[in-house]
Amino acid sequence: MSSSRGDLLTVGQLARLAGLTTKALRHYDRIGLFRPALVEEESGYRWYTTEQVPVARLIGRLRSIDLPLQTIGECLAADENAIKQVLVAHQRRMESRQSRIRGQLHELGHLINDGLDWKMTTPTAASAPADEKALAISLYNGVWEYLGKENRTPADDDTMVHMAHASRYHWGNVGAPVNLARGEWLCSRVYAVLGRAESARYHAQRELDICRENGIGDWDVAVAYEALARSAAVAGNAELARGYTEQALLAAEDIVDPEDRAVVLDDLETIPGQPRFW
Amino acid sequence: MSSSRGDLLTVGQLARLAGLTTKALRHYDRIGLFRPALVEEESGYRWYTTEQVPVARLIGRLRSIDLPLQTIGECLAADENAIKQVLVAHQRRMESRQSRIRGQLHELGHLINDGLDWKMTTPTAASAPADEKALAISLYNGVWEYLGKENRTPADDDTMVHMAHASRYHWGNVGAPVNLARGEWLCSRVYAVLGRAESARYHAQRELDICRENGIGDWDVAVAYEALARSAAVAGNAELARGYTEQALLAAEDIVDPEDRAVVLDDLETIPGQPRFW
DNA sequence: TTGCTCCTCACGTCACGTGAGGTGGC
DNA sequence: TTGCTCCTCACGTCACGTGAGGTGGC
Repeated sequence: MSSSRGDLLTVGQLARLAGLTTKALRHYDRIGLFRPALVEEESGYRWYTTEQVPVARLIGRLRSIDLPLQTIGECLAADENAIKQVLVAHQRRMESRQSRIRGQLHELGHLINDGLDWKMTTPTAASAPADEKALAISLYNGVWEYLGKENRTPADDDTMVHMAHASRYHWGNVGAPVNLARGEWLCSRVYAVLGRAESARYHAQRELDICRENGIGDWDVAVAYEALARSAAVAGNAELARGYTEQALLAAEDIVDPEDRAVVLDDLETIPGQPRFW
Repeated sequence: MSSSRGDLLTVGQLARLAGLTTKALRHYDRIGLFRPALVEEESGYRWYTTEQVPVARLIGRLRSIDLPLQTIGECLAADENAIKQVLVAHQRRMESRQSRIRGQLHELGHLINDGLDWKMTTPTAASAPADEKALAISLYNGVWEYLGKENRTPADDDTMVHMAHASRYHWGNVGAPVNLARGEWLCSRVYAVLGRAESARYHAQRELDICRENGIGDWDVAVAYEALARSAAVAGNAELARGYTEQALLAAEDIVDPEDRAVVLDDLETIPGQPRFW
């Protein structure tokens, strides 16, 4: 009698149709994200309509890209445009996550190759550096930690910008030209991530200039073009971005160390918009 | 009187020196991962020796690559070789994670471009496909989900292999040559991830052959070389891998759609060992 | 009777972070 | 007295998964 209800579906049936688990569906009910059309008073059985199937599927699809349930709830009640904004914001989160994992895999590569020497000097951003060079390095790494952070507040963004400049500043006191170039590169990257195209372009160009003036080649020139391409992409100039990317690829061919080369090629793929959306 | 203890350090002091938080250090104490050298009976104050600083730093460094505390505990008590194994295993986990995020970002790109059409037919792996073509697609996507899974059991690995072949089989019934080629490619990728170089090579070659026989070019030829490169890398033949990678890069230049091209270049960078470790 | 689905708690996961509420020495 | 550090609970996080214990119809 309660086992069949016309064209209503039980949790299990909906779960199968939508590619979800019954546990998940009950959870969505509990938190009020997605409720059955009808709940049987006596038994507590949940009954869903067939029109609810696509909604359940949509939820599953959004979960498969790791969109939080909270956010999914907002999407279900929003219009096209608001949803797009949510998705773009989520994309940024996922890009941070990717950037973080990328860095971790590099670290892992080093650890596996070199073994973990018990007396590493690698300072974490929080620790007090012994001298100015260590400070510059520590700040440099600190910026990368911010870049890999998922929910940066505006204050975080500010800190990150200033930290990048601080690193470049201290390299200015104790570093070789190549360090200055990389400091500029870091600044450019930070501005690109924050969508400040003009500053990104400026520091990318500075990096390239420093390389030229000091006969620096190889890796640094390649990433200078990468930074230029990125800034162009951020500015919305796809054509220019494409051109710089080509130059970056060309320059990358001169990189001797295959590991370094891989880093650059890898990085080129993270330029937003350009390959994926235009 | 209890505020200073010769060269012993308080939690706060150690935290600063090691780049950790006091909360974390207390947590490590609680779970028995890393205990203070001395705990004051009356006040409960924790006191650490200076020799404990590098250990705390090591823990911080391993946490920064997301190694679980459980595993870190095992590392602290293990020798060089065992640690290396642990790190390599972790590397695999991180690569799965990376692969998963990569896929999610692609999905996101689609969702943002196309909007989320309310009546999507995209079936999740678990849902029942309507016809054999849908089945082949569903299996294909299912394999990618397995590839993005972090803790695959041996049974998972088996399922993944068979699923890849099943996808290829069903494409054999309902697909065009290009689908067969991609089915072969998927099989090759699965074998490569599982370290079965010879099978990976076999299916990569099959893919290339199918492309040649049917005048298929563009994307599929590029990824065929990518698969060959990957299988060579898995086999430990760095030189061969390098050669195939070059061919893949060359072939990638012919790919018209920049998005597709980006996918291939992106994928080339995930070939293990080759760029990062040799 | 066995199997299958459905139900509701309650607890676990992972690595801490966040207070609340209180102490002790400068 | 104010500030700073230290302490111990207890609870929250995120999206469910995992039982335990029980029901109801074929």
